[in-house]
Amino acid sequence: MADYKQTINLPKTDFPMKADLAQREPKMLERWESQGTYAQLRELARGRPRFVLHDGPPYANGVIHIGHAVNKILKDIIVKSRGLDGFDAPYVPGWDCHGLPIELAVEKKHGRPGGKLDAAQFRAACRQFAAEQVALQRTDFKRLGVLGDWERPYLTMDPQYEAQQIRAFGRILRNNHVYKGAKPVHWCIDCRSALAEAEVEYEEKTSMAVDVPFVVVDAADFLRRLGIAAPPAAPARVALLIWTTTPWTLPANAAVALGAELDYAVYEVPRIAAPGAESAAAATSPADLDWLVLAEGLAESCLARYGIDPAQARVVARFKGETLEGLRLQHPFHAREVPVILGEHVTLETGTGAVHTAPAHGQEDFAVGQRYGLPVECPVAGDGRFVPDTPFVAGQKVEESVPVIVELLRGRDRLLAAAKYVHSYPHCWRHKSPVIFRATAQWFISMDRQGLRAHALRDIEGVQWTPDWGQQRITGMIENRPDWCISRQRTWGVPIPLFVHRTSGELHPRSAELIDQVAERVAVGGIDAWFALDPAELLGTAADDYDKVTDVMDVWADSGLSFECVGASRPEVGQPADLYLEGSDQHRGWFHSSLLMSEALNERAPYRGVLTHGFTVDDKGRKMSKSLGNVIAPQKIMQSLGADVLRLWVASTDYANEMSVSDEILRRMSDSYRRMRNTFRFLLGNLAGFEPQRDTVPVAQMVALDQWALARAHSLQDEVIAAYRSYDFHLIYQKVHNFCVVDLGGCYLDVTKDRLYTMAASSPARRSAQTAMWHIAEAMVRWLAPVLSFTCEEVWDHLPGARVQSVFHATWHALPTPPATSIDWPALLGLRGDVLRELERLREAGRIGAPLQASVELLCAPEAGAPLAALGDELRFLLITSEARVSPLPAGAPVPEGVVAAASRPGVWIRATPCGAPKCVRCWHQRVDVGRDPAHPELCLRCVSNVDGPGETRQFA
RNA sequence: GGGUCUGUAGCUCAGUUAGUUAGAGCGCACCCCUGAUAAGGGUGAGGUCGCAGGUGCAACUCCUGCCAGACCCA
Repeated sequence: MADYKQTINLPKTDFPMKADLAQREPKMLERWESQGTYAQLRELARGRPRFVLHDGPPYANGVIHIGHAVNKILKDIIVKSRGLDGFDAPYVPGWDCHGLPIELAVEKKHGRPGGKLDAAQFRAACRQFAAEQVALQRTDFKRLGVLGDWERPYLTMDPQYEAQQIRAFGRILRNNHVYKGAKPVHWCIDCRSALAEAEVEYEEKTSMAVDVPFVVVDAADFLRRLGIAAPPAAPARVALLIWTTTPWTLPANAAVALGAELDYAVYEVPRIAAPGAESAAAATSPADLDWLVLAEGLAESCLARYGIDPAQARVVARFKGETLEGLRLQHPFHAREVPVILGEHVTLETGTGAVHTAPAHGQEDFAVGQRYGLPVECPVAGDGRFVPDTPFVAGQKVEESVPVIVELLRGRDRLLAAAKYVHSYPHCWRHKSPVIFRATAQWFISMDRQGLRAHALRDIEGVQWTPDWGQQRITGMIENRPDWCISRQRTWGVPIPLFVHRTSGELHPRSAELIDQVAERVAVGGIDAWFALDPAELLGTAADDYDKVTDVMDVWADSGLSFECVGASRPEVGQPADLYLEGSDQHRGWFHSSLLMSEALNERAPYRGVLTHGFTVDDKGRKMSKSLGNVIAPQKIMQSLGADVLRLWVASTDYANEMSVSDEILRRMSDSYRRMRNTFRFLLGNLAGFEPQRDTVPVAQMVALDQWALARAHSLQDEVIAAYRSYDFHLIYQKVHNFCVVDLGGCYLDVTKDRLYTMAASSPARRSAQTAMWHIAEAMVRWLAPVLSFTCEEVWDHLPGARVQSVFHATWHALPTPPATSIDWPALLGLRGDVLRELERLREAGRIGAPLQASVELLCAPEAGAPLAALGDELRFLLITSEARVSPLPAGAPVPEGVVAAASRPGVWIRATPCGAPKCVRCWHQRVDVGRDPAHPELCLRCVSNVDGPGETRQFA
């Protein structure tokens, strides 16, 4: 047998089938780094329209988890695709470096500031810790394949950033958004300091619970509101009852809260003496009766507590809580009146249904107090003692004051019950001592005094929210949020650089100007420049009259000002940004704080678009948690399947909802990855020996099927580009994968093998196929580069022809547009499917194996066969059968036995049979002309021509 | 408890303004090839569209309730 195999052009490529991503990807990273791929891209893109994705800074603490990976990969996909789309799309990553979690981590190692380390040393330790965390996270982010300015990220602890943040604060102050207020915080008496929520733990505590009547000041008003007539003789007292476990907060009482929709009643009961006091005489006259207001649902248990038989109680009236809003009550021992207010926090779980409200001593009390404009006066100092001018309890510690207050109430006949009560209560996690809520001076950004809320709501509408419900979400939050308390009593943060007059409490008149001077110092020395500052340096002799504020800013102010602080030193990050992209929790976080800051500074939104992604959950839709054991670490994926598979998962998942990951899902992605990789490999293999400069066939001269493939690629490219622009990455995955599987693998590549393998290497029809494949590979490598970055860069290296250094330096491939065709490809491909089904029946019957063992006859009614006839003798190549004949079936003629109607096209019947002709050893077609040429007894005439003659010609397939 | 969302085959996703028997790919099963070979091709089986009501001639598509899940609040 002659060695005809030598004359076959089989695929040949160095592009390996086995991806080996865990090994190969790190090498690619080194290359990107050593070649300066990102920096070169910036050079290349200079002058193009800019697209700024402004990075939301992750918090510099802890190893990255899969949520970080999703976020960075989505950003990278967008930045890369915008680059391919012809934009200058820089990516400057950032980190959020100040704040409590870092302080706590440092405390664990070094103790609290003021202990082994003084505050300045403590801050230095925080700075170092944050830097270490940044370095750690950066390594993992880079490993994901994210292209960006990793050598020059922005850090919120950069002195330049800190200084710019202070300048921005100064402008916000100038714009009159800032005011000094008070707000209750968790306060540890032993620490003499505010505690964050994370520093509080809940433990059992025994408190003294008291029931205290608040007597109605104007009984006539009370009766009128309830619509009841005055009783013949007035009761001794008409009172709302409150129940509290913190009697020491009663001096700060400012209101009594009812539930607007809750049911209350007035109970007429015998006069109740304070427990332990001299027992009153039995009720004999109206003056010996009390009218007590209680929630109906709690009345029974309350009356029992007061030692009253419910049978003795008479309901005088029933009403909803809202009826009494605004009613005046007498404070139990202070000479002041307090109002009845309504609050959503009032429940029927315990107590009386009427809630003692001290805005200085509770967060809910404070919140409801803000709505009613109640004063926030805190009589308790930082040492836990009442301030000197507090009546009755001045100088006492709050715990000491409890028995004093109980006796005070008893003595004034304002006590219905007093009993020990065990409940869960916040404690300092260090001292294990009970904390108190205590209002302290705080700095606020007002939502309304300069229209901040209104401006934000106005500009939200002009932002493009993806998905669109993001707009609803942030709107609701902005509408309802209270003023922003930006001060924190903390060590590791950007200072609020203000001087407050010691006696008047007023800000220094030159505050704005002083802030700029502080900023100059911070730009050089970091935030320590403020803490180390001697006020006299700025204030001169007036320094003695002023206190230097030691609060630092809420970290949401740090990151919320990133558009300003980064933009100041990085001209490539202009504002407003084109896009912010974070998890959906950031509607409350960064999107929110950035919007407010930008409005406070510039009265505009900091972004033109906001994209949010869901959180990662497992395959059952449950959140990832250590206890469920369903956590998937990105590092583990990268070390096994590879970053590109992780990236493919991110791209394939609809990020608008929760994103499910599991081992099975990743296995599926790995399968898809291999399919696309092998498609590339096969294309590359068939491009061996193809030099685009020399061998490209003009599109008009290409074989019709190749034109069809190009047309398919063309329309797909349009869809891919559109999907990148609308951030619909999962559609790109679906479409490109389908293209690889259906159009290429299931049809085009299978059909063209015959031409590529058996025709002369440089024959026009073979070059035509190579031209199409080259264009497809050039286009597809760009479609997928934003997703399969490592793999596509690898493909880039193996593609023939001159090219720029990196696929990321390219823009979309200019695919040639095939001329209009008269060939009805949809009809042909439909019939091809019908034929394939018939071949399968032959195969199942054991009559054929490979399709080339079959012969097909297509019987066509008049006009039905036109699409088939168009290919002439080349139809067999499209069907990959050894023979394909189109026979006319005259109108009205009976359909012969043994043929099957084509499902896709009426008027066509298929007869598929084993082909009896001898097999050509070279092309494997079974042809009657095998052996006609005595020089080549094993070959069909087509092969003879291809091997030893001018070669066959192809027009269609 | 409140706000914003989600729920279509084992998996990932399509399903246009409600309009014939709900689609695709993967996976799976079976078959074939051995000139993409730790590849490739073909055929096929899988869904009461979360559940229950309601409005339409007609509902995966609209309304209500419920269940499950996610994020943010309380």
